[in-house]
Amino acid sequence: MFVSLCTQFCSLVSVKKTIFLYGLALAVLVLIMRMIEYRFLVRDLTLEFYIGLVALFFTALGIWVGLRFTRKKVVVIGPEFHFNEKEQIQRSISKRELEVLELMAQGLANQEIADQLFVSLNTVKTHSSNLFSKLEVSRRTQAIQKAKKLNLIP
Amino acid sequence: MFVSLCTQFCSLVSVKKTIFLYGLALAVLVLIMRMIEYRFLVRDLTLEFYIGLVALFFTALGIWVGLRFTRKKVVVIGPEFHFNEKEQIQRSISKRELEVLELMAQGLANQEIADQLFVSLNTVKTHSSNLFSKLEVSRRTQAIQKAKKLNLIP
DNA sequence: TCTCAAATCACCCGAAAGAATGAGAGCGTT
DNA sequence: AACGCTCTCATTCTTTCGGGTGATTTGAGA
Repeated sequence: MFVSLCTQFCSLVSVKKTIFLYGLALAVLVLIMRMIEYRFLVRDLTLEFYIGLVALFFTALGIWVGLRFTRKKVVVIGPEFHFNEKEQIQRSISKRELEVLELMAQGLANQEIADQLFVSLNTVKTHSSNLFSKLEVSRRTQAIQKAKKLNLIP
Repeated sequence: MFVSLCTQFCSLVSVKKTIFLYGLALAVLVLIMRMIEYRFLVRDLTLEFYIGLVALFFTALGIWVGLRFTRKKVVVIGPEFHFNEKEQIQRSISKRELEVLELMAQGLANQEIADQLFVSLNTVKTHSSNLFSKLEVSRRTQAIQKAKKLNLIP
């Protein structure tokens, strides 16, 4: 909350132009009002109309100014990960192979992957070997990079 | 941009109360203006004053409404990374070793690290070896985990 | 000047990774 | 039942990688 207020304050400081334009708009509007007032001589009957008009205009202006100060706060968090199932099917990569791939991407050794999946070390080696040929790579690091490129892992 | 607009629209739909209050405030203000107007009979001389007052009030209202719609957009991104220099000094970890550590955390192999730092593979090995003893670990994966824990790398 | 830490590199060895091959169990489809 | 696919495991062999030790050069500081 405090940080938010500080940010708004900083924005306020750096937008002298906006304040100037705001005052200018106010003056111009008043001028226009006066001109209209003298031209049609309907001052008494439509005072509420004038006031409503001014209110509407300056509400819109206020909303615009308010949005302007906070627009920069809309922050985009990194791109979301969408699994590329098409690529998985095209390369006929099985579920188990994907599991091995994910653990491999976490920097785990084959033995650790084997322990985590409750299978033999040789099984992990077989999976990774098949994975390498399906991804057309030869080493695990290349496999990880290519898998990330193909949106198979985050 | 499109998403932003949609969000604002959704917010608009869900704030009927705000719109109602807005209209109410407008009516009340007009009423007050009229009362003041009839009480002091100074309509002609201070029209600009009235208009300015209305403008100011509704600008403030507009800013408030604008802020209200965007306040929810302030998103907090994950915890920021603050490098733990104290830990680095205590363990007497050199700059070069830190560089190796960062690249190691990116999953790069020793040869790739060597290529990136324009040094020999053996040099990288020496650095990483010293790093391991300073971090009291024996393998690179452990080193990465511990370094993250000690805020030496993001 | 001497000292020490940092950075660099070479050599050696064991562990891990990867390739190639074979094979058996389970499961769904034809 | 026969077939195909996945998952599983084993064995052998080669290559790569990781880690340790020792050594040299350089620059900053006591």
